[in-house]
Amino acid sequence: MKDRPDAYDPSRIEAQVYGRWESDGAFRSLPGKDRTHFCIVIPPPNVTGALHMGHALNNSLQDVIIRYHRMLGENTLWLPGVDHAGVATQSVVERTLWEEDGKTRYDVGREALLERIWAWKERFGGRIVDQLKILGCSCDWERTRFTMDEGLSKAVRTVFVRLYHEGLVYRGTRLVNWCPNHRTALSNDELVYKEIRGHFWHIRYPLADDPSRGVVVATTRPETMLGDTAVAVHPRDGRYSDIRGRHVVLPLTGRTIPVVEDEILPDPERGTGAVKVTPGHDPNDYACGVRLGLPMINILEQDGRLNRNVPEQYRGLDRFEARRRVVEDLEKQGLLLETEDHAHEVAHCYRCSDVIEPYLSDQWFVKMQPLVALARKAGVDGLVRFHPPSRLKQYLDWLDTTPDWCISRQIWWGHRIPVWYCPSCDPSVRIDDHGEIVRLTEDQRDPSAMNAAVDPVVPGAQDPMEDPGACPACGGALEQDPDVLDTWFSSQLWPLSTLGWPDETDDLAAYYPTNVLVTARDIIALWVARMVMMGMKFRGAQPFHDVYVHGTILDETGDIMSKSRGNGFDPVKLIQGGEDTLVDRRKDPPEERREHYKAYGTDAVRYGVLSMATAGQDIRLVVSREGRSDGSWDVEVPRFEEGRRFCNKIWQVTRGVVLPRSEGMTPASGPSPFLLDRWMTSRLAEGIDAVTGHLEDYEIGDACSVFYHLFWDDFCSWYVEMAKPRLWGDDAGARSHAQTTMLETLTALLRLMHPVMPFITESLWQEVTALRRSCGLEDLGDRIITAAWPAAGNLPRDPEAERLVEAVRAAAAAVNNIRGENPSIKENQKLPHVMLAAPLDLMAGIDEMREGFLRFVNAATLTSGSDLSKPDACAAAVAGGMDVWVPLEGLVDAVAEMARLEKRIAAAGKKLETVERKLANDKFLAKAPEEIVAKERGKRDELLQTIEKLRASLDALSLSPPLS
RNA sequence: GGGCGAUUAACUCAGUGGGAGAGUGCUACCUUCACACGGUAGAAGUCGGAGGUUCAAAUCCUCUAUCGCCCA
Repeated sequence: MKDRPDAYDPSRIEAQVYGRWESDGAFRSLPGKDRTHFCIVIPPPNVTGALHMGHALNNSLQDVIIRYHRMLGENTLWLPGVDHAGVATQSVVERTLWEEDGKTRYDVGREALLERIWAWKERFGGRIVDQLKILGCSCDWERTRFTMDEGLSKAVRTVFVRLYHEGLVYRGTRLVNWCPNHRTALSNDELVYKEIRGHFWHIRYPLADDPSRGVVVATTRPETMLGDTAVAVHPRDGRYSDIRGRHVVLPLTGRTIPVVEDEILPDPERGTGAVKVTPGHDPNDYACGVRLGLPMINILEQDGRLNRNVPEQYRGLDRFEARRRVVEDLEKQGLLLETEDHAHEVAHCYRCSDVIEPYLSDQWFVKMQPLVALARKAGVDGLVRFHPPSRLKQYLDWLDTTPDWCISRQIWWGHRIPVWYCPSCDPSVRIDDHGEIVRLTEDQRDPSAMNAAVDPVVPGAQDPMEDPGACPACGGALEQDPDVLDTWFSSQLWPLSTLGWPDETDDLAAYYPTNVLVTARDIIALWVARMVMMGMKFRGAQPFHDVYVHGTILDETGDIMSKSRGNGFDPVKLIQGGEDTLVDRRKDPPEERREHYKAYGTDAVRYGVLSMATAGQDIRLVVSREGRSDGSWDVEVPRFEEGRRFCNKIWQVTRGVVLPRSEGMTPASGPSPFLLDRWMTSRLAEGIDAVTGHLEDYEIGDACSVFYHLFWDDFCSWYVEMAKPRLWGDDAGARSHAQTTMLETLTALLRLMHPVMPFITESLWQEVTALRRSCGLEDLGDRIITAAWPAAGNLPRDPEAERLVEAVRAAAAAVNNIRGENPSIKENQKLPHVMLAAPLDLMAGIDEMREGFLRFVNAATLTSGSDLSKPDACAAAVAGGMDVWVPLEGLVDAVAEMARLEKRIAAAGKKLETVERKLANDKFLAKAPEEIVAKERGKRDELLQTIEKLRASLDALSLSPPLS
């Protein structure tokens, strides 16, 4: 095995480079008056979270944008932070409490649990921040915010209090989405719908005054019948004209309930046309109940067991056990007519996957309609622009359909609702057996106690942070509302609160509105829309001008990649290498899998995902797994492999050619007379413009592809190869021009690539900039991270140089094609002679690159001229506007060359056919634009000429005597 | 049920009206002084299907199939 000490090893530079940036304060941004401000606020990851590929994509994109703007010289702030993630974090800590101490949150109480969560946060909450640093993120870490910080909590409280006093926050008994496992309400956005294969049970409710007759209803949740308060039929449904207004006996309970008419709930076309009405446990039935003034019965405890409102034999049973028992009992009584298989979508908790129950409870809500109007206008008027623009529709759709937002959560971790009650005056609360305050639903309140409604005590809008002292009525002690706010209530303030709002800070004045928000699709509604509402409402300005919506990371089969499914991986492990154990939950039963990763390095991983980031499309990341004999797996990601090879290429050409060949150079003065140099400079100018344009338009993948090909194909494969004779040659002037062009080009390319590949470019910059300094070239600064973005403006475009150099390049490719397709010419065999018959205007290019050309095609001599005559026995091609001849003496068998020529002639013939067909079409000639027709004619002439020449070569070979 | 997106080479994807592209993989050859994490060449696609608009369609329109995501 060959020793390769010089290969690129990211592990040797990355931490060191990052450390230097940090100690330089390169990420730091403070408001100032001298420069344009550019700001991005990070979508705060959950404090419990660990970095996954979605984060890696999201944050790499932000880092690219931030680094680009920093290099443009703007005062650039990427403001980082973490979200307290109410339910998720409390769940994690409650689990450890149970595992370590065997206690529940009720055993330890509110204060102790909160202490424990804070301790957990201090210890583990910084993990994701460390991972973002490994990813290279250039956030201003000194500004790292947490949604429960003092300042951010002040923003939360201010907004709640102001909305309350405006009547946009209200309290009410409503049907909410209840997670029995977490014992809290959830908003619509926290639900996950999953298909469940259940049943439709058809149940007969006998008429009270004529038990021989009955009404048949169907349900997927038979246990809820215990809370039925009516049966509804459609007023125009003739089948029920004689029983409306009569009563049925509700089986198992003996209660009698009315048969009512409703125009909305029952559908005469479906089933029997009669439906049971359970206002306490179904949203549609709830609406019906409100319409008709039906009683509402709650049959569930908070933990999902049945309560005292059901017959004794069902009390205390879990809802699913109760379902079995109810079905069993109905069957025994002959009231279960049919059990039909039925697949339907059921809401589950996004966090614990428990089945969500519609549940009547007393909650706090935000009235959305006035806020929606603000956000809608900002979207429609273009104050907030979506990229791609099609995402605006998703935003508007959500705004138009979103119901009032339930913001109270019955957990302890979060911003406590700033509302106080007097337990002795206020009938809407009571102190329970544990001494905790509880809010009561309307039906739980004691109507005899006090009939006058008592307003809760809420701080004044002028001084929202002031806790109220005593009950204004009785002077007694007040109790604060037990609930906390939905985490999104604080997240929606993120762009405001992280910049200091509600205080009028310099930060707020300088950085707000921020420039762009980078986020995934699935979060547009609940987060983006709410931030716009709050920005418009409380600051009168949108929180960001642009929203860049990127795709989702999928696995090789198109499933969303996530570690919990077992189809994801830890990006840090693929950067640094190592092992991990995953549980593949897509398999049944779940399968444990030990995986080994090689170290790709940050730049390779970033390039891998960023080069695929196009127009919000999802990114399918193929992972190849190869089994080892011990049952574990070697995992490779081909996209990262590509990035790694690219890094090595950059490393090799910089440290293997550019730097050593530039050692001790004297910079050339004035523009280079060499076509090759002018070609390179011109190509570079085009590349700079293209990359810049793509970055401005958030087309990161396109930017990657431009600099990849510019660097590899144009710079490494052509420029450096062609310049080598001068670089190694004796002509000091020629050498100096090559050195200068090469170094200037690399200097620009490194900067172009820096936003995507920050580590390798910064590391090489140290050597490049030192060299530039030592030889007197313009000093561009110590750090690439703060170096100026390359400008194409002062680089001359040179179409003539491009034409001449590309012609030589095409001729060289033609020679290599002859070599490649003639199996008798060995790859390492030197061709004795190559001839280029070219018009006079191409000679300058050929002459200048003569040596490089010979090296490139591995040939001994090159003859060129406009008046060469073609040898009889030669391989021939037409390329770059010239004839390319390789005399065959001693080289080949003519048969292979004849086959090659025939193939080329056939290919050209096929193209000619389509061109001829167009030119034979009168309508084409009449209607197509002039330049298109001219182009087709030119194409035809060129093809005809090529075919003619190739055919002549073919004839010459077939006439000539066999070659030895 | 409603909305959005995808369907292009073996795989993953670019390509929004005028000569089908990239990366990987594959085949053959090559370690010559940056790089075998490399070089050179090659093979490989009726652009999901049908219809339409147009002188001209992968690209625009309609229908349709399959898959995915979001919402209900």
